[in-house]
Amino acid sequence: MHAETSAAPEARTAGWFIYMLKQLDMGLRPSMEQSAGVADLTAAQFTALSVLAVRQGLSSSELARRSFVRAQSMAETVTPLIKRGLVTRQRDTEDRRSFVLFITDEGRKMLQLAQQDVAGVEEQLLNGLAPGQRDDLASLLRVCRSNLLNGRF
Amino acid sequence: MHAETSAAPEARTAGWFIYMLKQLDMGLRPSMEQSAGVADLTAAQFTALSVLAVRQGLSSSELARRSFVRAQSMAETVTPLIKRGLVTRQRDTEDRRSFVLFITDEGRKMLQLAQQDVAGVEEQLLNGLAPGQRDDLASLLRVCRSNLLNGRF
DNA sequence: CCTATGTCAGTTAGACTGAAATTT
DNA sequence: CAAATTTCAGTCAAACTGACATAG
Repeated sequence: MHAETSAAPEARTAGWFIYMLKQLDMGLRPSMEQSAGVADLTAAQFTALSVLAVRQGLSSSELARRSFVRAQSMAETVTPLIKRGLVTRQRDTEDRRSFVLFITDEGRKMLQLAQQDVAGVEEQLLNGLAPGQRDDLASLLRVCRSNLLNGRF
Repeated sequence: MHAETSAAPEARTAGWFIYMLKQLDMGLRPSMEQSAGVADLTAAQFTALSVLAVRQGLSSSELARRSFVRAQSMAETVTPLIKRGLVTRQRDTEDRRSFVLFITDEGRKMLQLAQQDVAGVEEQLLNGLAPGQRDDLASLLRVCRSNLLNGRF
């Protein structure tokens, strides 16, 4: 790996990686909005629901921190999910300031609906990458995320 | 490379990569806004200026396509740059519908100011990654971008 | 005639800050 | 009393759609 690609595809100026990450995010946005829309979700709602499906019993504030947004922004995202019955909340028994969030069966159904659509988008994104390369990309991205988390929280 | 990481750090559900890219972009946003602000630029303006520094003589529409946004959105980003004299425009001699854009000396000065700041942010993002790993990440991200471009334009 | 560029106008999702009440 | 969670209210950057004139 990392052999000198003789084509010298593009100079990497200061901020190249950040620029590339933004560009990929922008390029994926329309597809993501459409996929989320299949379950009548916004992109942000879909993301929040995805996290709650894996990490049960988070508070809205914790969810916000993991998503790099303020607590107020996450509340705005989660509230419609609660009203639609896709997420329920219960007072935290140990810290009565906060509510813990759980995805409901209906929430899982809607999530699965959107995820089926997203799977195709992601496959297109990763087209041409072998399983090992996808693992590499995953671990590299994990390092980056970890670096950001360390800096901030 | 891509050895089985025995820790099994996190399951990769459908949409994992997309989710990760969004998360990184969100985590970088505050730093980017601050860095761009050093030169009194918005994040979007900084990005547009960065592209124009490398790819001279693009039209606003071309710039929009490369950035995965609509022409109207890019116009909104570029107009303040023209008014501030960081970018100039000339009628395209071959296609008199469009204007070609050029970064000015003042534009380069402002860009460099912001880029110095961004360099530190990117270094933090890539902290712990060896040069070869950065090259790997770069080429993997390039494949992803290429996949998105093929699908759309 | 159909398409592309640029411009004006209005809209939207999704962040943000600020302030207040409650609990730790 | 200082810090964290939630909620209400307002703001903002930055995307979007629609409509139009003009040029290819």
